Amino acid sequence: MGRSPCCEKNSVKKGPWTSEEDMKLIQYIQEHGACNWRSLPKNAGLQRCGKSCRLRWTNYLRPGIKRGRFSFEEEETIIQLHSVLGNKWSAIAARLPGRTDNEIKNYWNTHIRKRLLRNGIDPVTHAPRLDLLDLSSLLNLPQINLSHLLRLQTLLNPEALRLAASLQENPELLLTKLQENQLFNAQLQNQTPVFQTDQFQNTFDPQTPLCNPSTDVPVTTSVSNQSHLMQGNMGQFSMNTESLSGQTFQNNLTTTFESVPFIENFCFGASDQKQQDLSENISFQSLNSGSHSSKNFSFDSVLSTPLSSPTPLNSSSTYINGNTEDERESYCSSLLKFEIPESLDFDDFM
DNA sequence: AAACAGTGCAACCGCTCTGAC
DNA sequence: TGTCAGAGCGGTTGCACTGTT
Repeated sequence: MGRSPCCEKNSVKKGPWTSEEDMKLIQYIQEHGACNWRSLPKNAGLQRCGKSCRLRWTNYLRPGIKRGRFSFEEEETIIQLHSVLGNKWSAIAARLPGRTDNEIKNYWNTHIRKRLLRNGIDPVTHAPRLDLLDLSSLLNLPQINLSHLLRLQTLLNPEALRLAASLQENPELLLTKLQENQLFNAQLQNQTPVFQTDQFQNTFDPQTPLCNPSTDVPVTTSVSNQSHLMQGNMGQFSMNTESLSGQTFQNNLTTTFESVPFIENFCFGASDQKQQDLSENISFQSLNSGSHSSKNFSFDSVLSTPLSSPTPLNSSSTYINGNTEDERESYCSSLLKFEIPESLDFDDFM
């Protein structure tokens, strides 16, 4: 014996609620309270399903419901709580006064989820995902658009941006330089294999996307390796922060990709010790990094989630409190913002 | 200006879980 | 222990709005 339906399907009205229906529901609940949803529609004179009445009340008519855009604080809270609670929308909503689980769920699916994906962060695990990072859009730019770069620079290593620009303008020259750099590095490290010209062309063809988001299959070997590095248990890794003149393109991309975990940490807050560690390691991204330096640190500490070390909500509230979509999109990584000189010359480093 | 595609959001559906009886 | 109502969730739909062609 199954459960009796909550209402007569053929006698209930569906679709958007009218103001008249809203008034009837509000008036009834104010007089009798929000109880016995099954009998409420009939008693209130509504041709609605009890469940529909309950949802309408809890999601839109209930006093204290906050409408309008989500603030940055709310958005950050949602991301933090989601990293801990998962899709427990009601639990998340309980910590966001005036917001409903349905509203948060919709906002997550339509805004936050897409934004995390664009920033190369898995919305399920909140871990950086190289295969989600849309680097192909950068390398496929028909021409270098500075405003585009200024937006992307919050996420990417400026040195890689300059490389991408040069790759667009003069792939042949870049190839030559990279081969020179490869030889230079091989001499320095006495262990780096020299790659073949055709191999490199295949790998960094500006018309070839670095990763295929639809299949999660990285196109290039080097990116694939980094993808494995970025996902899961990464353990120790070495970061080579040589200046551009003595650095292979692959190393530069490595530096770029490995900067992504910092975003996660800044997004979700970091302990004082982690912040210190980060501040030590973030200097490698300086545009003027001219010295040869190498740092080792653990990805585990960088990627640890609030699960094991709860951090106060809104702990990283130093983002710019703007209102535009672009500002929202970049706020996570705004702490990684680097200045691009107005007189930036992409040919400088060549 | 019109057609079309993309996007955001309110609302719904079907199902599961939980607690009261 | 079984039934029922409420609550919660993931997924989906339909419509209005906006941007693009």
